[in-house]
Amino acid sequence: MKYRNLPATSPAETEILRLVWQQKRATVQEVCHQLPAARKIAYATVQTLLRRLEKKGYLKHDVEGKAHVFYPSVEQDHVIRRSVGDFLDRLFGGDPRPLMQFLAEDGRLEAKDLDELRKLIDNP
Amino acid sequence: MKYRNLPATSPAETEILRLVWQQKRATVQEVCHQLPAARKIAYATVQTLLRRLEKKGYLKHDVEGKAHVFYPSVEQDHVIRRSVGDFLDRLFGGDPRPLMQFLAEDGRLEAKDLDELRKLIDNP
DNA sequence: TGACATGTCTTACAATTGTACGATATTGTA
DNA sequence: TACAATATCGTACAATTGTAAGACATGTCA
Repeated sequence: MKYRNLPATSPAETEILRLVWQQKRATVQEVCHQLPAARKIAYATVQTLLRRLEKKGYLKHDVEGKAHVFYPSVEQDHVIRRSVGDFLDRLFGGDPRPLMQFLAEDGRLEAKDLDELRKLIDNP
Repeated sequence: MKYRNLPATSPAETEILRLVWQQKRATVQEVCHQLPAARKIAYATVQTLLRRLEKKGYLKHDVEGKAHVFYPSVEQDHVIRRSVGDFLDRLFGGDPRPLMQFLAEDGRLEAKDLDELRKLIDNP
């Protein structure tokens, strides 16, 4: 896939897009339910975000009954690659090492995660 | 340090802030010079970004001759922690593992970087 | 078949962001 | 001391973002 000219997703959009990935396909309702309780945000707002994501080319939707069911039209991996790349550029001038280091030292990762990671690294 | 109420930095601001860190202290000029050649952006724009960063509380400045010399007023680590946390929340629902995995598999990291990382993981 | 519940669409709007011009101030130097 | 070079400041402005209310449509069930 080429995915030319995809405008970047805003933070709020990214947050919503992730929830659609998570559920493969989702209505506005379903996305709303998936939001963490702490995240107070109106139904209409989620709707707007989904619409904008579709306009930007990240989602499509089918009509089912009266609801719209949204689903990704761009590979998740592509979006991640781009987002991470962008983030890395801004915060670390593109160098992934400080980010790795930060994650490794931060304590956010459990011991077993580090084991997993070790395997990942050791593999070809 | 507490750093209460620090408004988040925008992407462009983050990019500039990083360059100030890199140089410890820097004038508008110096930041401009530090920008990658590909990044065309007017002196005045950099100035605005620095001004906004100061207003938000991330920078302070001394006056030296006629120039303002900007320097960080918030620990780099704090900013990184916050930015990474934010990014992780949006793109991965807060789970650092997929990001780690992405970085490890992505090929952006060289073999020797992975060695470093291994040491990092193995250490207490 | 009519009302209710549930959806979507249109529209809005303030805040933030990215970008930069032009006016004005400062300073070292001829 | 007047000029050229260099700075900053105030201001601007369009685009994007985050947020949502209200109008209108539609499927469902009594």
